Amino acid sequence: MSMSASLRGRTSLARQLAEDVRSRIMSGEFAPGERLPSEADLVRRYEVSRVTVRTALRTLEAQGLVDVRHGSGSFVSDFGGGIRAGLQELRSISDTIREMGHEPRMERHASERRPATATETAKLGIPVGAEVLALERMVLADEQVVAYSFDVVPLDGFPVELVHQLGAGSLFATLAEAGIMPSRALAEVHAISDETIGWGPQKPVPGLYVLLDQVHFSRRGSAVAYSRTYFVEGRFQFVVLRTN
Amino acid sequence: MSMSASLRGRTSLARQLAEDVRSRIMSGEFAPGERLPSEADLVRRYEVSRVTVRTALRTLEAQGLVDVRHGSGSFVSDFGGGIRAGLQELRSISDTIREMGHEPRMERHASERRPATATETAKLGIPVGAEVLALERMVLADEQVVAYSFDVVPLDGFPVELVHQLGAGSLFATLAEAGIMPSRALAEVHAISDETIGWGPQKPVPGLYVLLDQVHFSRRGSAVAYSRTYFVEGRFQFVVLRTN
DNA sequence: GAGTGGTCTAGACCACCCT
DNA sequence: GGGTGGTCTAGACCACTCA
Repeated sequence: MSMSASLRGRTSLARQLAEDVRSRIMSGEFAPGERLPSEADLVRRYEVSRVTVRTALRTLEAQGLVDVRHGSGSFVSDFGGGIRAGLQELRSISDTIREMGHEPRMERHASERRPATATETAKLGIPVGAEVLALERMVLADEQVVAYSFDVVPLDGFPVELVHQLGAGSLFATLAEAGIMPSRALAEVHAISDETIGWGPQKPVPGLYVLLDQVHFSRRGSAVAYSRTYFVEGRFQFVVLRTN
Repeated sequence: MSMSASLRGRTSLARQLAEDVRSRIMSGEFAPGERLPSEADLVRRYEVSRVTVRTALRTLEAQGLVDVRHGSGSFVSDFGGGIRAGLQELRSISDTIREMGHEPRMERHASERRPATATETAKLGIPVGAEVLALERMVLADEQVVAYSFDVVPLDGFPVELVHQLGAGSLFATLAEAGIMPSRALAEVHAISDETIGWGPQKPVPGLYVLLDQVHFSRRGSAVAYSRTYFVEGRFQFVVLRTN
């Protein structure tokens, strides 16, 4: 397909196409409300099959970026310039922030090796007392706090030389390096009001958060991490396409 | 395809297949943890293409019923069976409550015909000043408040004889009767702390809610309702399967 | 009626898991 | 190596929207 070489790799054509269209939307090449090229056009332009085009459009639709209308075309959704993430799409927070045109940064606040708690053994399906690495991190976009994250990674079988790197940057990136890329996560969504969560000069007042309480699984079905991420209400926009 | 005639109709083959497999899972024909027939098997059994089979499997996976593993097969999820309100699954609140084994009840608090506000015209894509029916309702499960819902339905083209019925029971049911069954909704998820939301003797203190701010669309892509539903934190469990 | 998205097919090749 | 899912193609027909 005729897009920049940097996009090539082992990511699927559909994903590459979605990324490309998304970046064009972000850059303003396709403005909100505007109609995107038809599926047939996209087939010709990118030299892919229509199935691939449709897969990409469905991804963008699930992210709330485009609105596909039968018989009319696909239109760029009008959304507030905030960070908009499709809830059902699993990706690193860093990547999501970067894709929305902001600069992500992770700041590690605490890091501790300790036995897993009862909750953690249950969520992760590991033996009682198994060793885990517990992290407390702050997530920033353009130096503004967008979330506080509390992550727990089982250390059994985890490469020793990579342990210190956990939480230094993107957790996903380190997990991927260790060969256990999360491919699925089961998340619970909660509203939390708690002044004791968070830290730093930008600590939000009042402490109102959308909590994603989630267990990450590898492709083989084993739990690789348990995360509680508190997203500062209003700074991160979660959208879900619900269908029946 | 070779399934019961009652399933035939205007629903897609993929949906019929998904429904069929789901009912077999529910009936216990396929037990949790068990492997489903391979995609190739399903292609032969149901006499459909592999794309159709895969579409159906992806639907079941998104509902958390099936776990598809590359190279191994598709397995019936064993974390299922419990109480789960899949966020990406669009259904009426009443049905969801009933499926969770509780008795739903809707109590209409207010109902007003009025011109749409600026926000509503934008969300619903209707002309400025178009008439809408605005509802304020309380959602109960076993007589306990689980949510407060603020719904707006455009009245242009809506059957006059059904207007009074809107909000009396399930909104979905009335919309379906009017021939405009919501098939998709784009929802934003927020955490809200607001003491002024809600009413009645059970009004929660403090007022902490998970807000689903959503626009419902018909199959044809026209907006049929705009809802802001405030779910009392802790009483309704939202789960999302996230994949990449 | 022309153009758009919605669905479906048959076939191909690749990546992964297991034994 | 054999079976399984992951991705992709080219082509077909249908349903819907809009001028």
